[in-house]
Amino acid sequence: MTVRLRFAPSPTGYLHVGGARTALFNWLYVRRHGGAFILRIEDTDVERSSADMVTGILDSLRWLGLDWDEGPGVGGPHAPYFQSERLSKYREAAAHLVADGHAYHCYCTPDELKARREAVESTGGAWRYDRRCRELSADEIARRDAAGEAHVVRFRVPDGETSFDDLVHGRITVAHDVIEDFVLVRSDGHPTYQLSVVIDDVEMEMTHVVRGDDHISNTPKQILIYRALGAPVPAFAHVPLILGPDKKRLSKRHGATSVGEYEGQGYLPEAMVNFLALLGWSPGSGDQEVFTREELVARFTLEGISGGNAVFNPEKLDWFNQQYLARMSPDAIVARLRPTLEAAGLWRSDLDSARQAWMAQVVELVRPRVRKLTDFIPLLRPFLDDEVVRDPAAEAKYLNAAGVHEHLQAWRDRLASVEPFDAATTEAALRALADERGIKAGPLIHATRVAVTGQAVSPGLFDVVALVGRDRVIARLDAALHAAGVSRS
RNA sequence: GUCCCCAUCGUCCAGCGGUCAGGACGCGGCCCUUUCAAGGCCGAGACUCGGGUUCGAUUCCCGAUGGGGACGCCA
Repeated sequence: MTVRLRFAPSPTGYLHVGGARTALFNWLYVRRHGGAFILRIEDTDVERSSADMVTGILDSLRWLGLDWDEGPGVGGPHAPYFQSERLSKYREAAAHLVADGHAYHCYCTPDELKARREAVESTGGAWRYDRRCRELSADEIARRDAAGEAHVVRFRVPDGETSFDDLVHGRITVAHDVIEDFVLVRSDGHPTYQLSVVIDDVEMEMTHVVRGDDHISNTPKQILIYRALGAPVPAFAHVPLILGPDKKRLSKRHGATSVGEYEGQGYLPEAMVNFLALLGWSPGSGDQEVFTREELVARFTLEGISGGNAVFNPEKLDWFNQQYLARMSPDAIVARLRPTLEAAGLWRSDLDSARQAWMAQVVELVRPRVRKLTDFIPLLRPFLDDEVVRDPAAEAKYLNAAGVHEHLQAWRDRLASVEPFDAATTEAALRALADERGIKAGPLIHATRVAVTGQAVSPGLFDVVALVGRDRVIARLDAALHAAGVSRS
């Protein structure tokens, strides 16, 4: 039997890292076993759902490379894949459950329920629906329906207990007396999550349900529905939640939580996938941490998911991103960088054509100093912009240090004739000049760095000088000397 | 409050009765060095507690404690 798993987000917000990891685990399992990955949009809550959020979630999933075999955009044998377009199925199923005695109409209003709940809780008791409408006579039901009284449909929870073998937690048993007669259909006719999720998972022939830990307590309720329907129960795997540094459920106040934000900050999707895969999951033995997508697919097992919640560690994400950047070809990095450079106004049309080789060298040079794509911007600026803006503090400390101007002027003149103008030769020239003048090379190097890059820190100076090129280096030295009030010799 | 889940370095994991308790991120030091990174080497750092079971428990069982989740006409 081929496995069928699904990711079923509710479009009430962007795809957050927790959802992304759940989707990833589903996807990895499907790709590992050659099954089908279904994407279903759970938008039965009309109030909170929006089409924009659907688009955003789909974009994030695509960015991560988690492609689906059935669902929005690709269709499939069980279309539609939006719950809002499947309402009649739920209504029909609910009617059957009522007819079979597995569910019943409840006429209690929200206000009445609230009052009764508060009364019970004020005495310290635990409230569960008091089943007031559970045994209404057929006559009374007919009368109240005829009178047009609003009602919900509640599931008739039987006595006993329900157990299931969770693929990450093992056997979980829940006594039915802690489960209330939950609502299947709201008074406006819309199904609740409990109903729609089961109906769709049955109809879409899901073999496994891999979802967040927060659904563990829903599972017995849903199994009860499967049984009432006479439908086969899928295997369940509940993956632990992702927490913030304070061990609280990851949320906005912990910083970036949506996949889109990470994309915008310059993270690579492959790094995000690798990081998320290893957050709460382990391939078992071995010290390997960096895995290609194919390796993850080949090694993924649900049993490898740990039972406890995991704290999100942004530093490690950074490290993964750096690892991927280090393994990529400079040309590939330039391609990924293009939108970022364009946004910063630093893209030049010849960077991937006439100056491709040069650009590759520049990227190679700054790469070890970068963790995210956006980190490239300040480092690349001295190479891509003709003018540099000097950092005042760096200027004061190195460029205007005592006695530096005179040496810098001589160095500028020496550079004009150095041949070839490469890192090794310019370095030899600077050191020779320093020797001749009886000074240390350091101050001259630092002053040159500030003049050429505007910054106190940069990659190896002579590599920078060689790649910025003779004309621009000399122009920047002149500009720096001029700004310092040194007249041209 | 009730029910459920979880428990190894600060964090993420390995361990599945006998290990010097291993790796990674982060942190500290050294090397390299013109700065900053990167890289190499070294280091600090954990089995929550109490009972059992056993020749022997980090590992199995029970309890406590701690953390998390769920208790909606949200999903």
